[in-house]
Amino acid sequence: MEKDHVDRILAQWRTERPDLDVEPMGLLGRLARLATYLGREVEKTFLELGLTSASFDVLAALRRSGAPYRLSPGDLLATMMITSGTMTNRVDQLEKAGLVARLTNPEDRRSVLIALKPEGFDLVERAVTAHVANQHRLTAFLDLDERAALDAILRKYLLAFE
Amino acid sequence: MEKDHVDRILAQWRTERPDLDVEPMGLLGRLARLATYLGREVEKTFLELGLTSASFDVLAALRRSGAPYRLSPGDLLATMMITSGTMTNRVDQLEKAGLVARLTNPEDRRSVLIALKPEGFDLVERAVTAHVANQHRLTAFLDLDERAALDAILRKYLLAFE
DNA sequence: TTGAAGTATCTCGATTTCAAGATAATATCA
DNA sequence: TGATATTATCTTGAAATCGAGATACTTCAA
Repeated sequence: MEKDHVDRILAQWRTERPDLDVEPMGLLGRLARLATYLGREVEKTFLELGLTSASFDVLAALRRSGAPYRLSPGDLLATMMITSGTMTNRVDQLEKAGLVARLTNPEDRRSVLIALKPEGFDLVERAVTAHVANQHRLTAFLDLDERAALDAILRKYLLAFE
Repeated sequence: MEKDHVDRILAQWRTERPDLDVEPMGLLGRLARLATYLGREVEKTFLELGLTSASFDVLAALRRSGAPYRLSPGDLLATMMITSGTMTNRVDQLEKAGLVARLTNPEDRRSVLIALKPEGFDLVERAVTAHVANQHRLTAFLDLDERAALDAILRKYLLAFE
């Protein structure tokens, strides 16, 4: 088995701290590093369209919610692992860019509806097409059976947290 | 198979954009979410010791490098996925906290040696012990064979990027 | 009806990170 | 030797995020 960056870290710990069983550090370290690499690759695709992963996430949540492409900040928050202050900032940016609009919610005036504007719709249509193509490229490093096995294990693991 | 958060996203896309094959989004979405959850759990352990993952990473790299526990910023950078400006900031914080010291490198005056002080050594000893125990807890959500399979696939996947 | 509790969003200040470029020292080689 | 390229670190300004708390509206119950 070819040694990777994480193997070298584990070997150092085993020399310096032989009292510790550092096995789990291998799995968790690889997961973290891989997520970072993949995240950067994903980001590149959005950058070409003038978006970021953060802004895409918001536009995508609106788009896939279906017509009339309107959700409250709270609805949007529920699908993302960010705070309400971060969502306010993201919507501010998208509003400034003319991609979404804040509408008053007639049914609850504490609330607000974030509406995808036609410009935002068109952009996210192109972005998601490019993004999915990029995701195909990024998962092609694994064979079909490896992807299936990985996905099944990740699903189980994720269930421990959600 | 129990439905998770990512399944709901995929179902929405399949309705709204049936032209797209969104399979890879499941795997990549789960990986990203899981990495975020795990990262937050890891962070908690460090917080109890007055550290962050960021500061621990630097102290840990120095500790596991072995005596005399000195590395240049460049050496440290090589093991972490951050920029040089970020490293300068991290070392500044650790220096201010009295955990490391910047020494001039007699062999190359462009360079600097970051030295682990006794206070930093003691702290990182306690931190890595707690961190590894926490990592055992966090990997125990999977069975032994699942951990082995996951680690093997992650290793292969990571090799595509390093 | 009214006061208290709950909910939805936004504000504020601090922190972390990055990209680009500045600074200073060393290496290369004509 | 001297000019140029390379290397190592730091500086700067901008951006994203967070936690805590403020604000405004709604719900509930007496």
